[in-house]
Formats: sequence, C-alpha cells, structure tokens
Amino acid sequence: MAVHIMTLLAYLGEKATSEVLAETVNTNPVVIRRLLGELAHAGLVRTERGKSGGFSLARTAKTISLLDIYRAVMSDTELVPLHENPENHKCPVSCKVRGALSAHLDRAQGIYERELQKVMLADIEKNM
Amino acid sequence: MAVHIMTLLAYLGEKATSEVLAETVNTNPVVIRRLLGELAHAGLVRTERGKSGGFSLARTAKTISLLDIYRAVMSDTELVPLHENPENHKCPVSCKVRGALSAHLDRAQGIYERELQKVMLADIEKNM
DNA sequence: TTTAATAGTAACTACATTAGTTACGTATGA
DNA sequence: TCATACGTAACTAATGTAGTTACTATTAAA
Repeated sequence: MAVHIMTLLAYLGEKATSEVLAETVNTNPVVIRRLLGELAHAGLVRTERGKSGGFSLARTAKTISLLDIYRAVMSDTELVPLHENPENHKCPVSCKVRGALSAHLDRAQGIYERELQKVMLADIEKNM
Repeated sequence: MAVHIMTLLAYLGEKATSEVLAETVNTNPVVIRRLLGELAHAGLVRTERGKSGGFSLARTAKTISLLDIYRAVMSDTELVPLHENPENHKCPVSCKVRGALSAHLDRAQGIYERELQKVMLADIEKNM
C-alpha cells in the first residue's frame, strides 16, 4: 500500500489529501495518515497541516528506492522471523540453531534488500 | 521452528517422538505434529504411527535445503504481500501499480530463494 | 478575526492468524 | 490385547491489523 500511495504521489506531481489518497486504495483516510506518518518520519514524504494541506513526496521519484519504502513501513526487520520459544538448555541444537540459521537468513535478506535498492519509484511510476 | 526440528532430527540421526521434539522447542507435541505434517507432506520427513513410532528425516541432511523447508511450511508464497484492497477503476495507478510492483518483488524473491537453496540442512547441523 | 479544511492521534471494534491445549480416534509394535 | 504414538478436530487466548469515530491542533483563506 505504501508503494501504491508513493507512486500515486509521484504520478500526480502535487499535493494530495488523505481523503483523495484513500479513495484510490479504497480505504479510510486515517489508514492513509497513519501510513504516511511512517513515510514522513523516514523523510520520504512531506506533510502540510491545515487548510489546503496534504502530502507530497519529499524527494524526487528517481531518488526513492523500494528499499527506502520497505524500511520505512516494515516494523518487523526480519523477512523470515525466528521462532521465539525459550531455549532448552539441555539441548545443544536448541541453543545453537538460531545463530546458525540467522547467519544464512541475514545474508539472503541482505541480497534481497540490495535488489529492492536497485528499483526506484520512478521505475514503477513510468509504467502508469 | 521447522529448521530447528529438522536440524534436531539430523543431529539425533534416529526417530524421535513429537513429545521429545516438543521439549527442545519448549512447545506442545500437537504443535510439532502439525508442523511435521507439513514437512511430511512435502516429502522431507518420514512418519511412523503406533507404538515405537515417531519422526525421522526422509532424505539425508545434505540433500535438504533451507528452501525445501521454507516452501514446505510457508503458506504465504509471497515474502512481501501486496495489499488486497479492491482497485479504484477511475485511477490508473490503482489499476497498474500491483503488476508493476510484483514484477520487481517476484524477481527479488527469486534471488532470495536461490540463496536459501544453496544452504543445506547439513550446513546448519555441522555447527551443533 | 473567523471559518473551513486538513493532518495527528487516541480509542474502540471487527477480523484473521497463530500457538497452545484438550480430547479422542487410528494405527501398530510388543 | 495393550500400551504407545501420530492425526486431527475443537476450543481458548494472545496478537496484530484495518477500519471507524471523534476529537485536537494547525493553517490558509474569506
């Protein structure tokens, strides 16, 4: 949804209100304001309050990557989370498996994120 | 948790009951049986019912990749899912953004999965 | 100065997902 | 025949998320 909204802001090229944005996603303006709050916090979106306020991109679509958006809105930092049950200290596997696994998952996620970093919002927008 | 259990089965090198497996993950045997049901369905685990039954690897740890395990237990096929709100047909972005985005996400996920495919259960197990 | 429009946010409801649990049926080796 | 173990249904509890309402704070424009 974040990419949808960001693409729309790029496409429009001007300020838009949460109400207008909500319509194109078929959701509620508050949902949009919450989402854009995270994007604004990450410096991707500019917010203007009050009459004739609204949201706009804080940077050009060429300089915003899918990774920027992903990081701004994904609360879970892990693509594939580890289970969180407590360790059984009698079991060596229980004690070590998380570390061994996360090393590989983190490396794979790094590669995934580098792919997202290569794709700019402008690449998405030009298909609209 | 699936990787934890699979590593344990590789480490033990013999049958184990859901009760024993549940202890090392600090969970309930039924949770293990449900999980191993999915792994058995994918052909990664062998199940034996009745007295002296239990679970064991259906293939060697060298031939089971993290991708095999991932695919067996991940119901969501998408690492990063698209939002599912209905399209707004008046808005060209709403109509096209999902296709444009998923092309890039699918490619990145393919690369992620190839990384998981390179890591074998034996690579995890040797660290125990 | 007043008004209207707009974002920020708290609080609540509804819904879906998941883990854990209990209970019981089914299968099978001893 | 029996004890043991998986398969699975049904239920509870916890969690997370979307949506909604309502209110406050802010700001441009009349």
